[in-house]
Amino acid sequence: MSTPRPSAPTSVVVVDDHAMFRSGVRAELAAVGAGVVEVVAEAADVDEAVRAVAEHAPDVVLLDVHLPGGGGVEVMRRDRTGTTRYLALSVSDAAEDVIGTIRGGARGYVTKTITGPELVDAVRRVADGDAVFSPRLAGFVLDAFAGTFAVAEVDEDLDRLTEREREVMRLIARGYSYREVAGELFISVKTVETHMSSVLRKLQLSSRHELTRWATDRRLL
Amino acid sequence: MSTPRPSAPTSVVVVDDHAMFRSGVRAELAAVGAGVVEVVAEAADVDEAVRAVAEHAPDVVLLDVHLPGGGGVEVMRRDRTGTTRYLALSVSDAAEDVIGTIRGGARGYVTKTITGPELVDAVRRVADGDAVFSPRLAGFVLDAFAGTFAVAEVDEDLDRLTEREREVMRLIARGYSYREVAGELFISVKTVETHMSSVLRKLQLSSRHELTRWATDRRLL
DNA sequence: GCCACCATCGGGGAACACCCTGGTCCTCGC
DNA sequence: GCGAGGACCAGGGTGTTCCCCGATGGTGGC
Repeated sequence: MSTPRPSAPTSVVVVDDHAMFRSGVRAELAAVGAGVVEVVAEAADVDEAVRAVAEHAPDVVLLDVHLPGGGGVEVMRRDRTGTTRYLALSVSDAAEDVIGTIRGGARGYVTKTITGPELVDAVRRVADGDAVFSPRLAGFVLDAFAGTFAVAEVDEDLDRLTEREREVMRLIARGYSYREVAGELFISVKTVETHMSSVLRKLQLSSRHELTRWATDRRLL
Repeated sequence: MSTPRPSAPTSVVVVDDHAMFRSGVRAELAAVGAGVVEVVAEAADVDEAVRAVAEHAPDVVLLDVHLPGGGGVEVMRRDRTGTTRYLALSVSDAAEDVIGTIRGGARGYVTKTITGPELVDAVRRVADGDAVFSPRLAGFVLDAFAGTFAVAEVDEDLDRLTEREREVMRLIARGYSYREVAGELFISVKTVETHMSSVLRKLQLSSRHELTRWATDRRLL
């Protein structure tokens, strides 16, 4: 499943604002992951974390999501190593935390209910480039990625368009010219212009380019 | 890591257009996963698959990506069970296949180089709601989600643009008019036209609308 | 019957997008 | 030094976009 690493252990920086939790992680990784993972530094806030990452360029950072100084995302944003991988380690299983952290670049997200052996395994897998999630959280990420939601909130604006206006709007947003739309819908170019005029007015847009962006933002293509 | 399931085995539908491969999967799952996973049906194309899923409402569908009748994505699109989870099983490790399939709603994606025991484990984990990827593929999904990539593979086309052309291109793709680009870059509208002409020629596009789509496809915005 | 709304179509015009030709200035490599 | 190519600019042309004005016919409510 993953390549063995007999020689160099995986270097880890532990970032969390609770000292007690950091020692717990350190102790568990030492007990269970001896020779496999090695904690090279700890950090309690964003600035400390950024410095520690820059200094040690660790294989993996165990990153608390709710962190003083900007949150875990800020640490990833200021990472200039290009090689370090991030595994979020959080008490929160809220969808916005999970998704926000993944968007920020984390390669995995596990909750603090994780056991020592599982954590060692997760660190090793993240270091190998694998993605690791607590079972309950994987769904959030994939659902968000599949764009399964983000549908309900659109209709306030879109509702005000008539059927025909929506057809024209979709084609225009895809990059069709007025003439092409006219050919596609078997109507005259002038009619297309009229519909587009209504669409732009109703959506309070001023050009087809804005319409394109509006539509892509709403995943209507 | 995952909840034990002593009683009901995980029901599986195997979808692949190669009969030989289907029997291979069936044999492996029977040998290694006896009592844990159970193949309840097979299908060789999209229509068969949709019928099989509707009839058996399996826990997991092992889904070939390149499938006659619309591809694996089409099967998921026509799924009305709401409970079945999909694990893509493909020879392809191309980023567009992986990402397209995940966008379509699959909860995992493994290549056909997988071994029997690994497949049983993958099926079980997908049934538990976990996400399963071949190590090499996990990166694609997270990178795409984080918007980090679309850098490596683009350059064949993008490289041929000069620095200045790329600047102009980015602004145009965002919906700026020629005049606005000219103002932004402190050059004349005519120069913008010249650059855009080169951009469209080099990218083999014919209008700014196509350029917008080209750029959004590549996440250059 | 009338009014509101929709789909359809037209003329005309201002601004914009796109293409072509042709030009200057600069840098870089041979 | 000379050709190649990039950044810059211009004139002039064609088609597109977007707006203004107008019109007809259909549908549905009151």
